[in-house]
Amino acid sequence: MGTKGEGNRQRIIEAADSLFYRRGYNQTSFQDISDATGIPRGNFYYYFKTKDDILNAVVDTRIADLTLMVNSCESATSDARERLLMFSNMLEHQQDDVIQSGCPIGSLTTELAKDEPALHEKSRQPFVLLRNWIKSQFESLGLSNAEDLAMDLLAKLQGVTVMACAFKDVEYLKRSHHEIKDWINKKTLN
Amino acid sequence: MGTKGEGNRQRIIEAADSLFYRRGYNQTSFQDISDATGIPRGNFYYYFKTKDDILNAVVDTRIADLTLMVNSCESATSDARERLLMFSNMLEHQQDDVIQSGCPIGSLTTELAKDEPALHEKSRQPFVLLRNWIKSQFESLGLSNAEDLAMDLLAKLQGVTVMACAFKDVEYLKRSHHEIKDWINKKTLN
DNA sequence: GTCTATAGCCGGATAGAC
DNA sequence: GTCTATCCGGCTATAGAC
Repeated sequence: MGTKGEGNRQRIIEAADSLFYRRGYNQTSFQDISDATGIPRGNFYYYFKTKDDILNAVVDTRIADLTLMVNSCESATSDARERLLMFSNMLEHQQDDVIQSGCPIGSLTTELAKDEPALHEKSRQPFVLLRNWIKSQFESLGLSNAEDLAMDLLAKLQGVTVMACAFKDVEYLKRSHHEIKDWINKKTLN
Repeated sequence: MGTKGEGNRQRIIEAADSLFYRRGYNQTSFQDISDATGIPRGNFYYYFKTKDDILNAVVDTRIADLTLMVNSCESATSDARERLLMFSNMLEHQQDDVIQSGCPIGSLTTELAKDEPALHEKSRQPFVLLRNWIKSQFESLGLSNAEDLAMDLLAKLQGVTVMACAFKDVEYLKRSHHEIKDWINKKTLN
């Protein structure tokens, strides 16, 4: 229950979050996290039972961050169309990281699809959150096929991310993000 | 130059191809390939200098297979629209593998984007082949933005693959493939 | 060409001093 | 709570017998 321990726990999660994104889950070792934080390897087991537990904590904080992100869209405007455009704009700010490492959610889910089912299911949770939020935005605009549209939007974002990262093409990424916003407008206007 | 050795070399490549797809490159060990082929681990170094060399050979055979695939589309019809639809149909036949392990090209490229640049560049080559072939199909139909359309088609395919694998949803995958064929028709008719 | 044995390193996880 | 030392196993790669 000490405050000191919780601070270290948070630092481990933040370093693991970044490394899982930039290097992948399986390619990140305890030594890597130790180097990034200055916390000795053996100490990790005071905060987490296994490496899988670190992944669970990382995904939980990603979900918390995404919740803050969509809540800030909710606070900004009552127009669901503007919320979706605002959400897309937020993603555009991560374009340099996307070119280098892909989508944090998509690449982790793709990696862990080849691993144990429990890890894969955990990695899918951020997608579930986003699908439900986007769905509720389309619903509030009176669109009947809101869930299909939510999957379409996520698929568009994932598709351009995979190709932009594969070809290391930031201009393609920018152009495609504009087309996605055009698509949002087309689906939600009138 | 013996014929026996070349047979073993081919068996190693085929087993590695399947394992790199189902488990990932970094998660596939020489022991895994040995178990799958019955060829002892130490023997691999007679055929390949390093594990990276096996990856290079695997990607080369994937490129050869894709070349056969697009050539069979070229042979079947002189209508580029029909060729693109035929290509999409061929991808649909791999839907069960896609749900389990994603796209062989996309998931490998996403994984190796977080690895050494040389491996990532090699893994991108199948995408280059497909982009150029799709581009030439759109060009032969007189479309001026053929390269953009080729990237759009590949992005659509990658996007639905990532989401279908993430959610393990084969019905979504089928529906989305039909929508992609509708899009091809929309872009290429009249 | 084929196979065994093993080097040398690094991984996750543990024990126990402080 | 913090840190060191270490176990045990798996990894790529090599050496060398046959």
